[in-house]
Amino acid sequence: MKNPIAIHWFRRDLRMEDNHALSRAIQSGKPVLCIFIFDKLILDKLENKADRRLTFIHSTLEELNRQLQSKGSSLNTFYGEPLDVWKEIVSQFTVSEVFCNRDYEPYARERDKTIYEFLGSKGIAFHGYKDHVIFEKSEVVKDDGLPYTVFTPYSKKWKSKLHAQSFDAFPSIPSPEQLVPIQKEIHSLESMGFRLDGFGDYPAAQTSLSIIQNYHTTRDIPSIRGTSRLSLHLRFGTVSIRALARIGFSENEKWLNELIWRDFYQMIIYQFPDSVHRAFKPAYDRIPWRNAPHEFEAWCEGKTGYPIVDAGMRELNATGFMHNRVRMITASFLTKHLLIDWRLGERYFAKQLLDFDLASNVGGWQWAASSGCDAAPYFRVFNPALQTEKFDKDHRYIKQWIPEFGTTAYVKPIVEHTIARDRVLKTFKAALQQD
DNA sequence: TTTTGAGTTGTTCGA
DNA sequence: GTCGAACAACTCAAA
Repeated sequence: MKNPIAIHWFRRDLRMEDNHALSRAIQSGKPVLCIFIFDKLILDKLENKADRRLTFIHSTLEELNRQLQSKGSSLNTFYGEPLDVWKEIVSQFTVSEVFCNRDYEPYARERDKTIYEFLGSKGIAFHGYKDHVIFEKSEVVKDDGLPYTVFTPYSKKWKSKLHAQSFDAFPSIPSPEQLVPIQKEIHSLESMGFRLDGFGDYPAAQTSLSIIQNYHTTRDIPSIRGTSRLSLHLRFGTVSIRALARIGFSENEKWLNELIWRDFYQMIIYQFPDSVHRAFKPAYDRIPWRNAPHEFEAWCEGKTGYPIVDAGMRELNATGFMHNRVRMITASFLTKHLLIDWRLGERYFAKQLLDFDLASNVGGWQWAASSGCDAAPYFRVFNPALQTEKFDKDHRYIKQWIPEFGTTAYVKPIVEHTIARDRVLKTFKAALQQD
């Protein structure tokens, strides 16, 4: 019988440095095998065969594989349903322990429970660690032990709990003798029915200090690079949240707050998994959404006739990214001006956003629809013209994405602002007044 | 248990 | 142009 090994299962922690579970796997003293599973259940749902996120994951895995190959090992990739893959793995290897970092999304928790039970039935330990957030689950709760649903007191408690050790990096670059000596190539996209997305230009996994330092003054202007563009890397764990929190703590509290919002929504999705599908405030599920298909289509394509909205949607469609200020404007427009269910907008963003993160996306959409925790009051309806005046006065952003802006070729507004505003206020008021 | 102050990102109206 | 109030009460968190 071969020596038992430990396995590190990469999921949304695609980096070697400062990786909590990987560090623990190395500390186990057993030879470590690094694996990644292309989850068929997830891939089968992707409509685009040249998916940008899958391309990003794939290129990141190739880099991880190069790093491991330089040490005489490799990243072992698998393709299939996770439980089937794990059955295959334990038949191939003598495994004594499996290490991974926790994922708080409902699907991931269900998956991990299944794997935990399967591995347990084989006498294999399955260890989960906190890596994706600074504080998780019930680490930041009210004095009565219940979870917060309001951000500001949550953030105060979060900050009061902060210790230097929260930022400490986990030593986790393995040496060759700590790895299982197997050399393999990773699965090709083609072998799974996909192909490379041609775009290939991803924001770097680092940002400039000056962007973080000036964040509070420039973050709302979509035509300039005032945000850190790290969301993609936080999504897939190609940067360490601890490293970023350390920078935020020392450089800019406003920017640190954004990381706390991320922890907050990760906590909310863990504590209230139903909020993925249902309004956090139940009364808001009584709203009679209009859901006009041709209006939804116009919004998706950036053809509403409201330049700031259309510019945002076109940026999203072209690049897989949208500036945060414009995410709020487009979300407000869909839910309030067009009275289209926030879930439809949430699903469209989920499909298009390179940095898509379920917890933050649902949180943001419910905030815009006024149905979420700590959401904007329902009578707060963004006025696209005023938002443009405030944040894109010279139309630099709009012109960047709408070449026909200002010409007769540009579409007429899909709905008149004052009429839409009155309509949504009446509709929400009536729905929320019911008993 | 009761009370009190507060609550990401806004808009409109009228003085 | 500028400013404060209204928008709608309600729920949350903490004392």
